[in-house]
Amino acid sequence: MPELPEVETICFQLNRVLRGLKITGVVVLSPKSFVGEIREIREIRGKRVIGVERRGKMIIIELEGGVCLTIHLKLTGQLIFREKGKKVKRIEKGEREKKEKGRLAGEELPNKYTRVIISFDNGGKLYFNDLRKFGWMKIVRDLREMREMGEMGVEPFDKEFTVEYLQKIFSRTSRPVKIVLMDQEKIAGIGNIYANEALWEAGISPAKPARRLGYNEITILREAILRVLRQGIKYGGASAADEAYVKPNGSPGEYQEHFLVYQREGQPCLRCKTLIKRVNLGGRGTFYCEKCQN
DNA sequence: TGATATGTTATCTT
DNA sequence: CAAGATAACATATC
Repeated sequence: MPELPEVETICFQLNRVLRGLKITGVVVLSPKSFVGEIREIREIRGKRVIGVERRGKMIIIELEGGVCLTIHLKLTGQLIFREKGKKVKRIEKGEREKKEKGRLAGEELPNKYTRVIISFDNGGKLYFNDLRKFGWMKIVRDLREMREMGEMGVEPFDKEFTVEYLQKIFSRTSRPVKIVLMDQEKIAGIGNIYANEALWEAGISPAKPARRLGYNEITILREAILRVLRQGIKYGGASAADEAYVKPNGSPGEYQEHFLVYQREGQPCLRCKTLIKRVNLGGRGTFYCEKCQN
């Protein structure tokens, strides 16, 4: 489930390997994963990569002439870049396979979840893998025309992400604060992991109606959000249990080793030792400490 | 085998 | 009508 820190990590790595390369070919193995007509591929073939950027959880590969290849990984999407002729490490049965279970580090590509392959003029290939096919890739001539872009909320690292902004969006609803944090039309990029983490950090109950949060609580929550997102980026994102996320070089992130509450059900709270609870909020697994989150 | 998990969008309800 | 709730999507895992 790539969220802001995971997507940021992916963009950072893709920028290093793709910038300046020319697209030589695109192969769509799963039409569902490529939105639009296959013939639109000619709009990007032969174009060089200017850069790769992120908006919310969306990845934007900007090409010459202002054309963009936009990608949303949704739940199980991966973007893996392989240089030409790079030897593939075979996974031996046993330990290694167990350790990398569900991940693709060292695996041969394409595999059965590869949906689109993009080739570049240096012989490298970018593989878009997506087990559940919820993710998509599409060619966009003008980002402003993209509905998904227009509906996207404030970026947590932008200057508009102020206590006053949060106060404004919280005051209008009594939905649980966690649901509001994950609402992409309000704040872009926060998903289940970082919403859980930030609320624990801030000592606020995920179920608390948003409009009940006071100014001080909102200030603390805002700082907690920024802190956990920065931590996520610092550790290259979270490759939690049962998650597909890996970096473009195929290696997993490390933030899962620093989880404060996420997936810590039944384990002692890191602050007060009370056992962490798990409930279902808005259809999403929600982890919290009932003693120190109110 | 059937429930569960998961982000976003479509669709139904209030 | 709009906000909110819920179903749908795909498929591996338990």
